[in-house]
Amino acid sequence: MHETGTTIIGIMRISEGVEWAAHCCLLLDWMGRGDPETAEPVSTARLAAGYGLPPAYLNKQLQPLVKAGILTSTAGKKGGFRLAKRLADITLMDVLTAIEGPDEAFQCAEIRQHGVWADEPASVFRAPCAIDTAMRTAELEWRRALAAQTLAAIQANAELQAPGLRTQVLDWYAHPRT
Amino acid sequence: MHETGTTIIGIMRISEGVEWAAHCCLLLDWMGRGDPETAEPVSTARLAAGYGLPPAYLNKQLQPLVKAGILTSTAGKKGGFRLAKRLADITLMDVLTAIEGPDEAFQCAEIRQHGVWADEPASVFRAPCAIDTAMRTAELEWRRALAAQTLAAIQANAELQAPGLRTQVLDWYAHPRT
DNA sequence: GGACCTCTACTCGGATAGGAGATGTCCGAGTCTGACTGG
DNA sequence: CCAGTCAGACTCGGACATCTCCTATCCGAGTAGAGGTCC
Repeated sequence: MHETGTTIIGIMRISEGVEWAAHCCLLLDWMGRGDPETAEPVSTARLAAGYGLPPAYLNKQLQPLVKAGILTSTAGKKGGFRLAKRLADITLMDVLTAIEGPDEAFQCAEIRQHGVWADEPASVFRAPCAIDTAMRTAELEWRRALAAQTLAAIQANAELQAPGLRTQVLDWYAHPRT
Repeated sequence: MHETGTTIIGIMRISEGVEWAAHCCLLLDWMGRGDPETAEPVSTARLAAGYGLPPAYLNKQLQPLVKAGILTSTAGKKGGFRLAKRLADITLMDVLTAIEGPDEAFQCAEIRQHGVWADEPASVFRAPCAIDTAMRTAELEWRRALAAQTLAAIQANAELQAPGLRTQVLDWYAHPRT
């Protein structure tokens, strides 16, 4: 019995920046009392402190959200990030697309066009690769489900499961720091 | 107008090995005439030649499929890979799980437990993170759609779109090589 | 002629390099605040 | 007292390292078959 020392295989992973971004949006909404218009900017330092994250890297992760129109950034002494929309108008799909990019996870390399099939007439390849089609279909379901989840709904669930949390967090931020 | 030279953001990508594996399964079924029992092994060299892929790397990519029970490998002079099941019993989900691993794409790091919420009672975290829940829901839809697609169905679609292809490919493999 | 043995050619399997992308850090451009100065 | 000016400190934004993981290659263990040899 020779236990094979096979290394575990790598997994495709979503960047942790997605999780950070989503949490920050929820926190920004709390700190802005639900109204992006009257909300004051929150600096990366304060956001990062709230989750124990490296401030500079969090700043880097939030930048794509600004470009995507989810957040608004303000420079200067009292600058920081604000929500650009209401939570009800932001979906998980928006956040993921902003950070991971618009491309699909499965990229068909059209390997069928090399090797054996290289001599086939071009008309054969007008129809899309059947594997690619199936993958796209599944991925479309995934994106549809992501687009159906707004951050507002997620926040509602969170507050439902931990009712007093919002107030406590705001208190923590209000008091300078122990 | 100072065109910002921002680098494009990275995208989460599914390993190309998934595409290779799926194509090889379809090809193996063709070469085995649809019956895994009577099928003769096909070496990586022949499979790789069919798609213009690096043989050694393709071999490495197919190994997880053997461990997952999708393929069977035979060593020796007339060795190679055979299908371990019928295409109707293999789903895209099986292939993807075999290569990418069983873990989910979104890994919740529970960042809510650091920073502000560190002092919260542990009972608060019994309920799963709302963001994680939403992500899991969406990913479940994706996996469900993948599991609904059998390789047999995909092969049927491919043959429907290019009726004569199967015979031509088998001919290409039958004749030594020009 | 037939059975056995050896030898070779060929296979997969895993260990080993190389490269791209994600992770993490740092410094500069810009700007808002606040105090200072002059009227 | 008030408006204008200026210095300062703090912000984001992007350029610069580090590190993990995917990509790619190579060599060894093992096997099936062919051929030779002996009975």
